[in-house]
Amino acid sequence: MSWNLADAKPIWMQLYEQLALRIATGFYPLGSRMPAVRELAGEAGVNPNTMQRALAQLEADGLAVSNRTAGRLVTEDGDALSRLRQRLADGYIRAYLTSMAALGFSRACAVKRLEEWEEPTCQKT
Amino acid sequence: MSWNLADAKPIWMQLYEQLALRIATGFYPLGSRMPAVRELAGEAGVNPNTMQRALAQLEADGLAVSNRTAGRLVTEDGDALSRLRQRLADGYIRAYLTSMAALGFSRACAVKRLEEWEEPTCQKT
Amino acid sequence: MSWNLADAKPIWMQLYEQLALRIATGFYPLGSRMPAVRELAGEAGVNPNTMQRALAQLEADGLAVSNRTAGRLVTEDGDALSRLRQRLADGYIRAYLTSMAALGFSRACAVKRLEEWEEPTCQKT
Amino acid sequence: MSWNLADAKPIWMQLYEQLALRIATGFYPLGSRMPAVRELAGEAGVNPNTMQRALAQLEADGLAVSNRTAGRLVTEDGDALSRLRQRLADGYIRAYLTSMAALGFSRACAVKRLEEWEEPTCQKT
DNA sequence: GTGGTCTAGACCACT
DNA sequence: GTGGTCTAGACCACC
Repeated sequence: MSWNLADAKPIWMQLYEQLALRIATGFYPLGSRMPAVRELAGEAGVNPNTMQRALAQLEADGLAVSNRTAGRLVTEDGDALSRLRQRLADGYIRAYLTSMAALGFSRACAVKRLEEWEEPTCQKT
Repeated sequence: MSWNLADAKPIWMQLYEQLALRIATGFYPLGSRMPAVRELAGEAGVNPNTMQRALAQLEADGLAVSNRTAGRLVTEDGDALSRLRQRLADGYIRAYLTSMAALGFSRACAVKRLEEWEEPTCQKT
Repeated sequence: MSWNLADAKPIWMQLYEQLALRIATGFYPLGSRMPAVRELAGEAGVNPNTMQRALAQLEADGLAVSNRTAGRLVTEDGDALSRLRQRLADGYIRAYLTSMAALGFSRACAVKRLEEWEEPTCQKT
Repeated sequence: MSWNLADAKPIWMQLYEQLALRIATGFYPLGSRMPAVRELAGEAGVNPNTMQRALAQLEADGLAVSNRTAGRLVTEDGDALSRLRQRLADGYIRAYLTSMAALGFSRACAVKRLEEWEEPTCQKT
């Protein structure tokens, strides 16, 4: 067993995930114009090059296209969006099952606890 | 919407979570003797004071007790263990539901996808 | 008709093509260790970051894999090599046909001239 | 093996090739009047002197003649045109064979692949 | 102002 | 010494 301290994920990859999430959730709607690189970088407090690295990955995955001079647009490909959402959901599911398995819960048990789980009411901390 | 870049969680808290997980999973069995502070700190590559802070939190939660002479022992209280496992499982469940909700999946849908999910077979890269 | 003066291809892409060609021709054999980033950059007379950009693309295309600390290896995947050679050959074929078409030669004529072409013997300039 | 980065071809030579191609393809018909130097230079975005150098080479090759009074005319010599087309075609053929040879394809194989090549249909990106 | 590229130089983890 | 990341700052082409 090892000590997973820091995330160790490169910043550009974290930015990429955030951007992908924003597309997946419709915060940046399909076909809409994304903010300028320098603006995004300013918001996130990182160097423009780092943000550009994230956006390049976004483009490599077909989630955005850049018009050299007219800014960058979110893809209009609905299938790409579907695949993205599928990918993210899969990741969440695996993370949940893995964490529960580490606690010794079988998959069936993990499902059962999820079904029976009730939003705690006014619970502190 | 904000940019959650690095976790920014204090290191001692991350260490505390790791230690709690080790107890919850039985890596450190109930009533067993835990490694010395300096040893743990050495493993994790952190300052002994930082590890001490994590262990103090562990004691505050009733998950460990320190005998000045006999080192530090994992609690023998089975209920505390149960509560810990419950707390962790709850956290995982909430994280899962929150993430799926952000993607627009209702709770019922989140449960359904979890049930129907199949481990991908022979996936490359 | 426009003036295609400079190639305008980014340097990193030209480097990528050169590296791919070296792999395709066996100059860097399958599974062999590639020179260090800084060494390649020095040879090519470019900034190490630029060479790294090219190598990252090489890796994204599955033509090389990097062992974080132990250097970078050419892929051992023979299929990837085949696909690369196919891609390059296709490019050459298209370039040839396009050029000949610009001169008014039909495809059949382009093939015919290629078949009948004889290496000039001792021709000057 | 060396790094052929930028073409490094002098600009005037690139301009010369473009002009020759325009004559070879009939874009500037035999015997027709060519645009003025300044106009051509303006189109290409280069210094008139540079364009002049290209045109001088064109004249040296007998592809154009300049009348002090009547501007510059494309040659009326059909043979010169034939030779030009032959030279260009030869260059394309050699380039193709050389490239294929570098990939390890024999000349016979290069011809065969060209014959069997099919325009990819409905290719995306 | 936009995206993109390139350089120079630093830092990190790993071995 | 290795690959990788990050920053800071500059330049270019396009509109």
